Amino acid sequence: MNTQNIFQELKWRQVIYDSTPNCESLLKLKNISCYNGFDPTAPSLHIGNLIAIVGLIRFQKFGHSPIALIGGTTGMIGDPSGKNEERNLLSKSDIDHNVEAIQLQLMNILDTKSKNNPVKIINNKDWLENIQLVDFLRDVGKFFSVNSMLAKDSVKGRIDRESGISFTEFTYQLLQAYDYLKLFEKYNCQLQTGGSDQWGNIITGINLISKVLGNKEKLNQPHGIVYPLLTDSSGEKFGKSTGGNITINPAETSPYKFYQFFFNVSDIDVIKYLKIFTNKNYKEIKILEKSTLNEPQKRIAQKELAANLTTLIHGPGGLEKAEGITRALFQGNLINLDSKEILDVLEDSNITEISKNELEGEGVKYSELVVKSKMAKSLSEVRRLVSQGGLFLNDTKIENADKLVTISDLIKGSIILLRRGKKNYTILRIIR
RNA sequence: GCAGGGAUUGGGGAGUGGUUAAACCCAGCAGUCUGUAAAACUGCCGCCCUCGGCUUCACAGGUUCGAAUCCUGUUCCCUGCACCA
Repeated sequence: MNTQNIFQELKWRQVIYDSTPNCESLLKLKNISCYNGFDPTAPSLHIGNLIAIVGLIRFQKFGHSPIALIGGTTGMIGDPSGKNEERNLLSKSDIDHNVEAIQLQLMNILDTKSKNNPVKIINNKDWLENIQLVDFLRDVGKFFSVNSMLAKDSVKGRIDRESGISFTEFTYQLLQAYDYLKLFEKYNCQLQTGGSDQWGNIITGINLISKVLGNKEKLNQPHGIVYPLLTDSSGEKFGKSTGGNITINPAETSPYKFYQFFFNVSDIDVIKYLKIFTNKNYKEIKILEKSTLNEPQKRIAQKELAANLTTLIHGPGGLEKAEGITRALFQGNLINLDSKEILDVLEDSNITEISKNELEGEGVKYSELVVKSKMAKSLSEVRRLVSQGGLFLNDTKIENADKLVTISDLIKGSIILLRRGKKNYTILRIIR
């Protein structure tokens, strides 16, 4: 399959949930500028944002000029889309902090240096921050009919509920529409992308542009494309993993964990994700599809997916680490490595430090070490796990939670390996 | 402001004086099977020194041999009505 234009490309990858009429003909005919917004509601982007990020990269690849818009100011208000409760406002300083962090992340992932069409990273604070209320109401508010604002799903759903919607959030759609207008004016931005919950906001923006600037000729009209909301085969929202969201911040979600998340994607989902997130072409994906069908236990498709995305987010170095840890944990005899190698390989996993004299003499109860390392919340939990055969010390199953751990249990004199279940490891490192 | 209803273990939601650490569902965790998959099945799912003990049912007091369950006060939430606009 040969994709001529970005629209075709997105289509066969099945990431177009909806798009405005004639969007394709526009994208076929010329290179445009397009944007996708990112909310600074958390200190890190997470893999729910991946589809949008990869989207920007694809547009760039096809010669378009993408803009990543950080909602520094809209984040102060809160988008009611997709929420059924009023949100708590984040403090200004939190938002500032988030904006900075997200900006940095985007800069690392996206190509902002390309000569022809670098990705621009912009903050809507630039035009929203100092806006005058009365001016805004006169210049922008006049174009909005409350009637149609009320009809928006995001608003209607909330009005029907008892909790209602605050004026603040109700106003949100004006701001996002205004963003599109500004970007349209400043950068001739003709396409907004987003999750499917953004459809209403995008259309509102398009309408505002046409009202403010009048009808332009076809080639200059604004458009929108929305991506599907991703769910896995069991209907769960994509990206929710046991133990919290998978973020792209290595301090929160280590490259190893990130890699493992994709490594563990089920056979049913993996091909879909490869299409959505990677650059693999039709042929390559066909091959992987066959492999998943015929020799699923090899997990070739999962490995490709994990490797691809880990590299995108954490770079080749991150991938190397992730693969190293994976090898050590799942194929190797970890305890045969020397402690230095183990630490090296497990650099990113959980490490708890304990002092050597705790182990001297009689030693410490295993159960206490487990709690200390946060592998279990309480001693009760440790006992429970032990009775179910789910806890290990240096890869040996523990039968008695109160077993004493002493210096003789140290691997090569310096570390202890704790394991819970099949996949969770923690290292205890001895400090003086 | 008036009247009524409600706050239970992560979420949902039983429970109206004792046999209730509290039904049931979801989520979660571990195990078996396997392929670090899916499904299925088993066990667990307040804390502890676990055939036992301790602390929990918004908060603070009280009644009682005994309370999540009854009374009083407080806080918060909801639903009507009114007031304001």
